[in-house]
Amino acid sequence: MFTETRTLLKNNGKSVTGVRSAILDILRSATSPLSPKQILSLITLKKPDLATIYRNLSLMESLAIINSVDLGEGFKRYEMNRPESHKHHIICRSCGKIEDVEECGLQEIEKKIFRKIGFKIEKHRLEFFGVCALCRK
Amino acid sequence: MFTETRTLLKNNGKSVTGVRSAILDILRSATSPLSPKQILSLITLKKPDLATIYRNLSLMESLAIINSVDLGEGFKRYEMNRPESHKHHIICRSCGKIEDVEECGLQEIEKKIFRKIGFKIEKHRLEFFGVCALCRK
DNA sequence: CTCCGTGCAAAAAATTTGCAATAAT
DNA sequence: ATTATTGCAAATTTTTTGCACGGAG
Repeated sequence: MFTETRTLLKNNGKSVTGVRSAILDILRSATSPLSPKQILSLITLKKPDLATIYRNLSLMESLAIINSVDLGEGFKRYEMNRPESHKHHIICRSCGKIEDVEECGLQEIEKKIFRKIGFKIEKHRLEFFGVCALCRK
Repeated sequence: MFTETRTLLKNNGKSVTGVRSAILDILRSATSPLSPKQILSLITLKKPDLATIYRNLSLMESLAIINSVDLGEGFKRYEMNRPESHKHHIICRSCGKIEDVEECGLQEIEKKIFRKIGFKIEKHRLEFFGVCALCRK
């Protein structure tokens, strides 16, 4: 289990350290994207330095193991990159709740962009902002 | 001309000051979203304080006169809010060039989200990342 | 005269970096 | 042994805040 991320690290000459495992364990079990600080606070035994968290988040994002998410809060959040379940987020501006959106018909547009201007899209970011059902009442 | 933004400010008890006009003039003529620093550097006569720029950008974003754009650079950019020409951006990870995408078929998805979970979408953010035609060669 | 907007300085928050000590292969 | 990783401290960068002055209505 989880050999995928292990090999992803190894293949790039990176080792599977305690800090990296801890971060990945936390992100794997998270139900919404987490900030570096949140991740740190969830590491209970042998707390690493925040700088180490940042370094590893950058590294693992560049290896496409994780993704960064920007919800316009002034900091970044991170989540596992799961190509098999591509998704986006909806944020309630009233209560801050974050929900997932499983679909996005953006592949069509990306193809169109490529045909039109030759821009090869590698990834996209999409977030929805609004008011959730509960807060609307 | 431009009475729209004037009235938008006035209607909310805000005045059309020199700094606000300067920011809006710059954003209106910009071809891509600008950072607070860039905006400041483009104001030539009587440079305001950066803090004033920040305060006014926040204000005008909250009044939906302008929009913030996050291209994952560690800071925000701003552009005019033009509901009549809804658009998004493509950023080349090689040369940093920013191009516009005029369309996004997201209204369908937004309706679907509303029907499904009652989340009323007010706006969305969408950015594409990839490599432009020139850099691909 | 009162309130809003601004400049200035300082603070706060997020992120990055240098370097020496440590751990991994 | 050699190279990668971490902790720690400090620096950098972005953004926010407090307060007093100045100007518009």
